[in-house]
Formats: sequence, C-alpha cells, structure tokens
Amino acid sequence: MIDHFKIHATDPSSSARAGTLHLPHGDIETPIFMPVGTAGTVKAVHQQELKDQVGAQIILGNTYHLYLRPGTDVIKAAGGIHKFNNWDRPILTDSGGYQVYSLSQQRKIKEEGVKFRSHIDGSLHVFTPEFAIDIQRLIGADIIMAFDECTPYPCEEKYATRSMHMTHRWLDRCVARFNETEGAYGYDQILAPIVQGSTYPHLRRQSAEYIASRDMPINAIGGLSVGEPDVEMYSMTSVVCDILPKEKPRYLMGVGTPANILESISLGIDMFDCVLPTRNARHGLLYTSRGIVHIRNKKWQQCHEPIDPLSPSSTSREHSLAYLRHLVISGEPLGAMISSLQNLSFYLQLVRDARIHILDGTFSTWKAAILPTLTQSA
RNA sequence: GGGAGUGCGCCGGAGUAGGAGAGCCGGGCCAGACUGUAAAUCUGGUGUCUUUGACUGAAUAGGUUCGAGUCCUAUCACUCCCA
Repeated sequence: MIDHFKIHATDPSSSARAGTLHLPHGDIETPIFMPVGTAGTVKAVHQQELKDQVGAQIILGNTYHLYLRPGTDVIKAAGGIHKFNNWDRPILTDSGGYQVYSLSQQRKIKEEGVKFRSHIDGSLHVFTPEFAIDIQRLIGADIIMAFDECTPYPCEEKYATRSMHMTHRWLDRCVARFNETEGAYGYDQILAPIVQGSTYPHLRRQSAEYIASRDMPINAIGGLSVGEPDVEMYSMTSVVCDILPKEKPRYLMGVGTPANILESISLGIDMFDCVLPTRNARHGLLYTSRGIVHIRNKKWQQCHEPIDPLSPSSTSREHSLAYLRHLVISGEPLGAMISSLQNLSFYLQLVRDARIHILDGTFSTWKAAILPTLTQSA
C-alpha cells in the first residue's frame, strides 16, 4: 500500500500531531478543517475565495445530495466532481450515512440498505453499501466514506450494539465493492471506514478495533456531535484514538466548534469537517479573533471597526462590522458571503496555527491561552 | 367652502351588527439556537410596572348605557368627491 500519511511532529504534552496527507489532487497539511460543500458548493463561498482568502485545502461533497441532484450522469459527463465544480484540490464525499440520521423521518433501515424518500420530490431510492461506493466512484472524490448508520443521541445500548455490528457488516460490503472496482477518472480513491458505538465505551473500543483491523489508509469516527455533552464526545474520541493506529490519519466527522476542534486535536484527531462555520455565518454568528460576534445584535450598528483585523481574509479586514450588520439585517446575499468567508478563514487559520504550535512543541500552552477567546462573546 | 368615509399599539392587514382583548395574521425590530447541511433556517420576545400578578389602553374631550373599541355630540387628523 502507498504511504499516504507522514507525521512530522507530535506534541510532547498531548496526543496532537502534525502531518501531511498525500492525495491524488494534492497534499493536505494536518490537522485540517474541511469546509462542507454538500451540493457541490460551499454555500455562499466561491471556489476562488476558498483558495485565495480561506486557504481551504480540501472540501466535502455529499453522495446522497449529489446523487439526487444533479445526478451521477451529469457529474460523469462533466468528467467527475473536480471538473464539474472546478475545484482541482482534494475532495471528500460523505456516503449518505449522515442522512440516515438527519432524514430519519423519511427512511427505513434494513440489513440490505436504507430506503430513502427523496426530500426533493418524494421518490424512493435504496442506498446499499455497494451502491454508495458505486456512486462515490462516479462522483470521483479523493476520499470516499464507507456507508454507515450514524446513530442519534441518546441511543439505547441494545440498538447501538445492533447498529454498530450492521455498520461493520456494511463496511465489509463497501470494502469488497471498493476492491472490485476502480476510480472512474484515472486516479486512485481512498476508502475510509467509520467507527460507531454511540456513547458506550466498550462499543467504541470494539468498533475501533474492528475498523483498525480493516487496515485502511484513513480512519474516521462517526456518530458524535449529535447532541451529546462535549465531555462525552471527548471521552469517546479519546477511547477510540487509543486504539486506532497512530500512523494513520484520524478523521472526526461533523466536529465542531473551534474549542471542540482544539480539544480533539489534542486527543489525536487530524481531520475535521462541520457545517457550523458556514451555517452559523448565514445565521449571523461570526467567529473572530476577538471572540464570538452575533452580527445582528444592535451593539454592532455603529461599530465601524474591521470585521476581524487579524483575519487572513482581506474581505474581513476591509469591511466593517457595521456594514456587515447592515447587509445581514437587510437580507443581502453579500452578508452571507462575507460572513462565511470570515468563519471559514477563521477555522482554517485556527488549524494552521495549531499545526505551527505542534511543530514547535508549544501546542498545549498555546491552546490553553487561546481557548477563552474562542468561546466568549466579543 | 360643502359632502362622504376612515381613525387602537413600530408598520400593514383581518376582525368586531353594545358585553371577551394588552388580542389574531404578516412585516419590522430585539434576543437566542444551530456540530459527517431537507437550515440565507427555526424558536422566543416586542404598552407600563414592584411581572406566578397587576395597571393603563381603541385619535382627543364629553355623553347615552348595568356595560362603549362598537351608539351619539364636538374637536383634530387623514382619504375621496363636489365647488
């Protein structure tokens, strides 16, 4: 197997690591945050801005959503997702496993797979592990995810156990289909398995051991950040990280707040994705170097200071909080665009800073110093 | 100058053929929520106060009535018509 991941440094006082992940469309420096672009677009942010202002190295797409619209025929005819959305850096697609959780009212789970009723037109679609791989082959992301069941919180132990074993069986079917097919566009894809087990340590251990035994190049942790308290999330992450191989990247799916990310990095996580920076941006909550800003709040009406003077994004340095508030209150699309740029550039700067401090051995002290400003109001 | 009509809360609308209201719908405004995106969405608040409750309130001032946002008179404002 090709060596995809190289670790450059580990933090002396935590499990944090800094590394490089090699992918067909380029290298990724970890720890990394991956902006979510469900429907082939990071909402309200253009690809050029993702490169120039955010510094995004890899973005996400979603199998379920892209399959329903525009459909794999369109993406295939375009020459794959990278050509279709004109993003030539790495892409990761989620398998649809999260939709098993989020669209729980219109799906039925069986051993064979999941029957979804489309949220767009009500039509029925069956996602099996094999089908999820087939679609992801056609979409063409660098990293594709195993089809799993993301269980809700709270989740009864009996159900969590049954679900975890099914996810494991689904993983084997995903691996089998993955091994008997190949990338549709001339480059190799990576398949990542997902640890489940809800909030039960013994299940998490069992699942982590199973996933580790598959010996895949990237290992993911799913089923967290679904409403459980942070301490529980950290506890499960810690349990799993102790078992997953250290020499491979660990991807904590769906996490999280800036504080969640730093804490999880210290537990040994290398990759993150989350809708929070983009969704919160569209809903008027900004993460800035001075703390959290509810941009709709009246206190910003006459604040003509830069949105974030320390932002790597020129947009945030050149426009004022008062102007952004005006745009957001007026419902102007530019408000969502500038807000999303601010939040994503903040997240990417955060993980870049984390990497720098891991490399020079000061991660833990830096983390302790910066943590308060990540959670307090500006 | 004459006639007709309409007046409530930040705004617009609905409604009330003498008995319920700090009240309905929408907007605005003020807050809050959001974690592998059915989310540019959703929730709450929006007269005053000493807030599990009380008080004031239907243009303004009177009147009729057991009881008036509703009926009557005057005034004011706005709209329309005539001159």
